[in-house]
Amino acid sequence: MLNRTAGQTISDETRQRVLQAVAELDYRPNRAAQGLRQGRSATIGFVSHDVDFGVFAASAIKGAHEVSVRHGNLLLLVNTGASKRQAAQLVGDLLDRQVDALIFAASGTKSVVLPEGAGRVPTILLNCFAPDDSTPSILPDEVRGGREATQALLDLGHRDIAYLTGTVSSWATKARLRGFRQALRGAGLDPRGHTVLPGNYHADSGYALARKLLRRGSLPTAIMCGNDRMAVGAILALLEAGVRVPEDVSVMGYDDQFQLAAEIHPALSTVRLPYDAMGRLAAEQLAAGGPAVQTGRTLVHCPLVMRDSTAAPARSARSARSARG
Amino acid sequence: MLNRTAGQTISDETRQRVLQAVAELDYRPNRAAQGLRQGRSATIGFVSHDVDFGVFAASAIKGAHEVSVRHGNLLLLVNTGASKRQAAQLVGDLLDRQVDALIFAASGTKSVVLPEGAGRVPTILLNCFAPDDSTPSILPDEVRGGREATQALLDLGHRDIAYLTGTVSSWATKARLRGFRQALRGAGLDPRGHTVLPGNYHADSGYALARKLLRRGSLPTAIMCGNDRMAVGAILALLEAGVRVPEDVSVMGYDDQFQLAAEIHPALSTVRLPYDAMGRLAAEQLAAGGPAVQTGRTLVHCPLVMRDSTAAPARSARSARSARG
DNA sequence: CTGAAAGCGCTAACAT
DNA sequence: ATGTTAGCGCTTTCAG
Repeated sequence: MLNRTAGQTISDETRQRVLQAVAELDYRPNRAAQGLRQGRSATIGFVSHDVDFGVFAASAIKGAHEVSVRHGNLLLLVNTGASKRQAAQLVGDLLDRQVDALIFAASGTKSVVLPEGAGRVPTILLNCFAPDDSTPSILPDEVRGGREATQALLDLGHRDIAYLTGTVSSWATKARLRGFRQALRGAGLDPRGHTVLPGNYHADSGYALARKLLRRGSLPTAIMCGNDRMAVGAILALLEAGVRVPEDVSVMGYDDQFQLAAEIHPALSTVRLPYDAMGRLAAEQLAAGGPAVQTGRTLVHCPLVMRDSTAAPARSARSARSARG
Repeated sequence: MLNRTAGQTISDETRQRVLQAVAELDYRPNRAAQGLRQGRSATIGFVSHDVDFGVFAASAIKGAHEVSVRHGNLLLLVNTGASKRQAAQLVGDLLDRQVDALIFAASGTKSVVLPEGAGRVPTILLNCFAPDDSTPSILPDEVRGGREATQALLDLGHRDIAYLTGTVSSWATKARLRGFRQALRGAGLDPRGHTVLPGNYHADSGYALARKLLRRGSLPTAIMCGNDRMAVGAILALLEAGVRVPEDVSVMGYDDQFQLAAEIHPALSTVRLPYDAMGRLAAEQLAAGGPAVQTGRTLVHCPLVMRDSTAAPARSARSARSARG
């Protein structure tokens, strides 16, 4: 009666009596028992497959949590420390606790093989994908992100853009770099004429790479960075050398990192990695009864966020002209 | 038998048969049913009482998760968005799911009143405390942290130290400031002679405050910041003005923020906010059967981490002398 | 030492 | 319209 089964009737009087008793005893149904009976726990397993969950796992969790709660589900959280063995173990623990579904998230987009048994409940991969795409996955559209960031710089009038990349072996780096080259080519420029320096996503690699650029004598008018942390590192190096951002050179980040990109001076122009939206999407599909139709990869747009670290190039007469025109 | 009840005996032959069946059917006990029967779910509720969980909640969760798993428990995670109503609701949801214990965590140390019902299971407050200290809580020792950071600067030879604070109304800010003044007084200095500028923990407030310092004409030899983000903001302002860190002025952060403090250039000297250790401690106490003996507040040490953003002051003859002596 | 049975708290199906 | 019952998967107790 408390669950209002359809097609059931009950007299008003009885209902009142029950409701009053509920209030008086302050009765709360035992959801474990309920779950046992109904075969669903109203609980979703969230696996963070990473050494430690950083800012990104946190946003994804927040997004997933938000919509899960709205659907009456709670998140059973687990962190694998990026270990395959731990992943298998913990997914088992989750399954034993009868989770209704699984979100398997990695930070640092990559290919993962799901621990066996995971297939026994609806599963969605977040920021990672199965080698054969047999499990539906949600991924950021990094190629487009890289392209649009580059395009924004191009539109500002920049023609000489350097790219300080993140870890080159990573999926995200490759994708963003591809977008970079696409945009360049689209503007009739030869990507090979543009400096690409390999970094590793850490702030200090942005610093080191920017110094390398500085040492060469001639700076590009704009610098794309593997992520916001590298952008901060690069800005530090630039400032230290007396180079102004964005007056002398524009800097573009990536991630729109929480409590960093918007707060730094100058506020970073960047591309937003929509982990919260991705988490929300995953939880939504799961709440709608599993990733029914969903197969393969779902690409989520990474919106460009223009702030103060980018501007039209000032030095080159040519770009200044085209910026004005 | 699978649980090896003490005082039970079983024949070797039967044991083998059972074990084999388990292996063949790849049987996994249903922990929901187990929990129903035994009255414990092997699940701990983790409440993040904050708008969104940032880096700190993440470390606390990681720490708590780590030791929980070691004890066979999993974390049921919930985020209240800092809303009292949501907190009450979600704690209810957690309790309905029969969590064995509760960790109630806030980022931004503050006083909280626990939603009623929370008292029905062992509960520990993380980074927050009850107004009357009726619930045991785990807090960072901010006074000591502020004091030791200041002392480190003093030991380096600094005598003119400015403090760019975090949000002044916050518990942490007040505590760190108290430590700052204690250290100053301990060195025979008058705190009133030292500049204290109120900020808000955001990177841009560090930037703005440092500029204010710059505009005054005479810089202190060292700057303490409310946190690492403010320190980064301050460094940005300093560099922009041609002031070198740490050659011209030392900068001290607070938090030892993941992927920031150690990676920035210069690497930040700071005080580590041990959220992971605090999470571990909470989970440990809970696993040991509730915060039995534990009452009132447990203060966790915030270790000083000296890196490259601090050095002996160079300009003042007096401080240079005492540094050498 | 092994097997059977009761019951954790709940809900769905069925009698009344 | 209300009351009763069986059983979700497990553990504990009690007979055999």
